[in-house]
Amino acid sequence: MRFYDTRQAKVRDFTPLVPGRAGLYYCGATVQGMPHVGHVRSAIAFDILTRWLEYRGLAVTVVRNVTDIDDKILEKSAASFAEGFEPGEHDRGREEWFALAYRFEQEFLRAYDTLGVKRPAYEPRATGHIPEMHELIADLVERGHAYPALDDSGDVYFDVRSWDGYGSLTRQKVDDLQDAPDADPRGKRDPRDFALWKGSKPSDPAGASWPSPWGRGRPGWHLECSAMAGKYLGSAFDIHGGGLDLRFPHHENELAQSTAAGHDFANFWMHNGMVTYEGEKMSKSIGNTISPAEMLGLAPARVVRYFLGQAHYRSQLDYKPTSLEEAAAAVERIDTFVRNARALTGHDGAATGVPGAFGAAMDDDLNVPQALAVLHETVRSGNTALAASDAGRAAEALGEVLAMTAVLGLDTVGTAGPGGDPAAAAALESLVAAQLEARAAARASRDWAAADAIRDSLAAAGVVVEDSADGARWTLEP
RNA sequence: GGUGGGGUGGCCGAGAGGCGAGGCAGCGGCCUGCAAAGCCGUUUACGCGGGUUCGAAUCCCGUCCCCACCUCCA
Repeated sequence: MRFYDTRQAKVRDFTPLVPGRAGLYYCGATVQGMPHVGHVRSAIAFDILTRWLEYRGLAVTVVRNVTDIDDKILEKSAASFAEGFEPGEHDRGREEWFALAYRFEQEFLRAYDTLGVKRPAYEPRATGHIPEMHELIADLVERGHAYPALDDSGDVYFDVRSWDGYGSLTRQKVDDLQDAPDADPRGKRDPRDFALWKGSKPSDPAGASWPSPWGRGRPGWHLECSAMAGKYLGSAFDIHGGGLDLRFPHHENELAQSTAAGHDFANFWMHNGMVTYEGEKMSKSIGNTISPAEMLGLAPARVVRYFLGQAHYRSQLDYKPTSLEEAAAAVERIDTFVRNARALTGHDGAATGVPGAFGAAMDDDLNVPQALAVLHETVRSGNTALAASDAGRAAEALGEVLAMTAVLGLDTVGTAGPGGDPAAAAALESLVAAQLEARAAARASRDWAAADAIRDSLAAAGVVVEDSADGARWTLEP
């Protein structure tokens, strides 16, 4: 397998640090609001990576953080207590910061689950790892790479100029960075120094601070990932992932902290591309956003999953109003084959193995678009076998298709089915079967009007009938 | 100003020196009682200008344009 490593800016061979195992850490969300498609795209990209590593026989430990404390969470909570606050669809009045964070954390989990993102081995929360952060800060102070703020804010900063490797992830020099006009020195030695620990302010809620050797306060954003990745995956681990926009400063800072504290940290850095809306980055200020919930209102979960996973993970993924319809057509083509192959072969089939070309595409930096081409080619040849009533070849293609859809995560994602009630499903099955028998009889006596009337009445009820050489098939209209 | 990634047929989207990936849409055909599904076909697509080469979307030079990050961001 070869993956693109942001740090070395090239595709290189992936060799697990420990044979047979892989540790993957990828950045989850700051749970300060509802998930948006970007979060979900990222999760799907790393879910596909996980599934592929597992398919190749590795035992993968996935850790995805939950940032449950930060400025915005505190601000939103504070605002909810303010005079004249108006609750919205996703905003509640008088909501404590921890309640707000937890509520949105669950919304994220729901979105991930709906779209078939496998749950990580663990999802550590920042607030649960304060002692680990303190240890890391103490190491950095001791090694001369961190210092308490020169004013009495209680902040502790990472000393960017003390670490030669600073900027190595994104190949930038400290002096070339654009000056942030709003940079508030706040007792920093250099404006680029970033907070490892933030001294608590009088305005902060009492519960939002913890004691530390440097005074009461709360974690800086970047520190948690270093602390938690280290705790669960070790001083050195295989892959660190996240969105492209996290490269700088977030991941650059993580890398600096961890390596300056003496850890090897991630062997590979992988970043997924942004989601755009008709060419522009989705952003709340422009108003060109579409939420996962909205997408799920427009198409079944597997169609949304297909859309968000179909492009190469490093490419920008552009959403436009027709995107989901196109994805739906492609998914329908795959599903129709699976359905028809099951009908002809008389059994559900089981995932066998992926075709060699599919594996080669995935091994090459997860080339999903090319892998999808193999999937569709397999579907086509399977359809040809179906048309020839060649059950053997159809079963073979079915096994491959199921293996490929499992890797892409399309296997477990919900489809619109007859519903959860088995008794109702059985009743429907038998009613439709009776209608199809009557129609078959009408067709046998060449009474096309009667046959079409039955088909029309079923269609009106949402039951789509298709004739084939092996008899009529029916499905519920999605 | 710095760093990284791009410009491919009506649309999406791979490829990276030599048989036009794949999907979607359209058109034509086959199959079908009709339909649906499916199958087959659909004849210079590679931002622009030069160059290297027997041969370039792929390499080189120049040029134009787009996006992301440098501030919280998946």
